[in-house]
Amino acid sequence: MIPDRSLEVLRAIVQDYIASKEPVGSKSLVERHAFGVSAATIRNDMAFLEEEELIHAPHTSAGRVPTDKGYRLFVDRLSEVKPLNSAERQAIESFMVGSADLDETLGRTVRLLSQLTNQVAMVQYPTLGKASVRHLELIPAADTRVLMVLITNSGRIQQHVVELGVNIDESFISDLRQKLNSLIAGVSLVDVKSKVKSIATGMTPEQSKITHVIVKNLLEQVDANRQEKIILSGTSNLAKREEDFPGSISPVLEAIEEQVVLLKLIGEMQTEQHGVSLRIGRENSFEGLANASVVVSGYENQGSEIAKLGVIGPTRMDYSTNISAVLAVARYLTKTLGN
Amino acid sequence: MIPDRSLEVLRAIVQDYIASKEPVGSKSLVERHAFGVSAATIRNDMAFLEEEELIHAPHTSAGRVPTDKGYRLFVDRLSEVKPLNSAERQAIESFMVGSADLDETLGRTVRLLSQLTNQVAMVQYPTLGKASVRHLELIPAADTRVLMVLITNSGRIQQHVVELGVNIDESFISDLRQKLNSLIAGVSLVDVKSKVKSIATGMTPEQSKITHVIVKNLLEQVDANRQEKIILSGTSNLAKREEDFPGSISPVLEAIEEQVVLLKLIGEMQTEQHGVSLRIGRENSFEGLANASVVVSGYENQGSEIAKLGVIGPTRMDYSTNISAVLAVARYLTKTLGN
DNA sequence: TATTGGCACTCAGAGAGTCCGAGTGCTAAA
DNA sequence: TTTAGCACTCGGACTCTCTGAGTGCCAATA
Repeated sequence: MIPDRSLEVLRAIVQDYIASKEPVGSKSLVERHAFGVSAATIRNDMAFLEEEELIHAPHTSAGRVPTDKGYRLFVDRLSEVKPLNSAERQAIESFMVGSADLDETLGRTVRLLSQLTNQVAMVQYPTLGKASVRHLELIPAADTRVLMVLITNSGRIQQHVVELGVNIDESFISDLRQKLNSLIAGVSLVDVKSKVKSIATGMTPEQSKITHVIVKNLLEQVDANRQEKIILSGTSNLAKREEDFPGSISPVLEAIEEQVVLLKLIGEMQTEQHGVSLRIGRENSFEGLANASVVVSGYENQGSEIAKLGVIGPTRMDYSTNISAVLAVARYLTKTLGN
Repeated sequence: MIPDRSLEVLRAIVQDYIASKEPVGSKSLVERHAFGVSAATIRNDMAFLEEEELIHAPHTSAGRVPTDKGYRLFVDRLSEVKPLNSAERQAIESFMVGSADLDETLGRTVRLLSQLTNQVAMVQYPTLGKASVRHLELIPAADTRVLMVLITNSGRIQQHVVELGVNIDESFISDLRQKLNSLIAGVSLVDVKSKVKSIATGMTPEQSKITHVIVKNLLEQVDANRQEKIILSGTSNLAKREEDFPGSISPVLEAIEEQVVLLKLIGEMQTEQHGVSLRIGRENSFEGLANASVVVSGYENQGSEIAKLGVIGPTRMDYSTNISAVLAVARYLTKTLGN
């Protein structure tokens, strides 16, 4: 267990470091915070925190800097979400009024978020990734063809003619239809692939071949649903904080330039406490983001989360402010979409 | 008039500087190029070039660096367009095969261009300005609705359901379709509005009302075409060339992040010689691009330019290579769109 | 007249040396 | 457990020097 005062010291270190961008030492710490104890005592606490790998000294005679783990502890247990000030609230309000279509709304949102946080902001377009299969229909259409109709719970209907190459055995198609439906009805589109994986076991080679053709087409239909997309704003904020990225900002730019990377990143992040999801430094699975933190929250329509938005910045960011900004913007977007 | 040898010296300076990123001095110049004269003579020439503000010495005892004006003279009179090597040609070919729709094609194009040049690449979406109407279709869809399909010569297809509010008179719709087509087929989108202005003259009030609804929707569709848009790729290449931007890359990032800025920039650039348009350093009207150069070329469909593409990089870029890459990609894109 | 070798001069940048002070860990006393 | 005291460390700032690439100018040369 970590003693209370040590936690306070950690909090103070994180706060001072974020504010000053300088490693913070025991002396300046007692000067700026009323701990009621001497610098030597703080030093003991700091030694302890260092042992716990919550802080780290860049070199022997320097102050301390929080580690990723230290930041993590800080956001999880030490920081309260800072409510937005009135200027910020007003900025949000005035930004969002009069948005017409989805494109425009999301475009405004992402700009708003980047201006509010001075970080790189991202907004994911609502996707069908969250949609699930309502029904799959297979209708024999000609001698060797079936019409496949895929209905999702978002109401989208896709149809596609599948060429089987062999004459249709109607009863088998009917069986297959039932089998497929029992497997994937209600299943999220993303999970369809894994569900139908071993459907062909126990079939004759002939049947197995037909099944594979149909499944292949089904997966193509599902994938067509997955046109995910993320828009960005405030990339130049990265360059302004260049000193916060040891080495270069180039890897970060590379990472965020790749939609695939961002989508994977966002996809991995599930909402945790406070309604946001947070990845700090090396918690990100991408090497290029080793010095970056990502704050993400979901936004909703009709009561269920349809996509996410968030910011990317240096690990040394003001987590309280950014978290509350992301939350607030997500809420406002939800509200706007409701109208 | 500038003597021939001085021009040769300028060319050598530009080439060496691009290659080495170091200010180039008289001695290294005579070593690397066979001028047949001594360093002292070259120094005289350099003094002359400096007087003409074509080169510039960062400080007293340093070599020389080309000025914007120097680069300009270089590209206008001294550089020949370097043909692509076979690897590059092949990259283009393999990149472009199998593009399906416009989005995908342009997306691939912009990536290709950034990879080819190692610069930031941009591709402008075909805009209304240059596009014209190829065909307009009106299809009765339900009792009171028609489906409107607008096809432009840039290959873009838009469809939209129009609610008429009254039951459809199919023969009237058919007449209207013909009338509209004869009015606007081949007409530039910008001119559509004026063309259809008085279409309703001589109609019954009922017909006139329907016509107005349809025309209103048509104009909306036309306007939707006007969403000028530019896509970017390779932003991280900027960070890799950071040392080429005195100060910070931040202003450049800011500039290219703004669609408005880019659109204005591209709009100002009219194709000059070699089929490309070039802005070097402060020739750009945006302060943030003072250390950047822009290479732009138009691409065509049906024989007329429909939009532009290009790259942005440091003024110290390899102009020959970039110009030829931009030209080649523009040509390939034109070709691809032709199919 | 254009070119050249010679020469004195300049100056940014690299390297070496010094110093300072913020910060540390340890110890012994309170 | 806390504190004062103390010796120690070492990055960064600062100064100084040196080097060499590069310059401009001039007088001699082709």
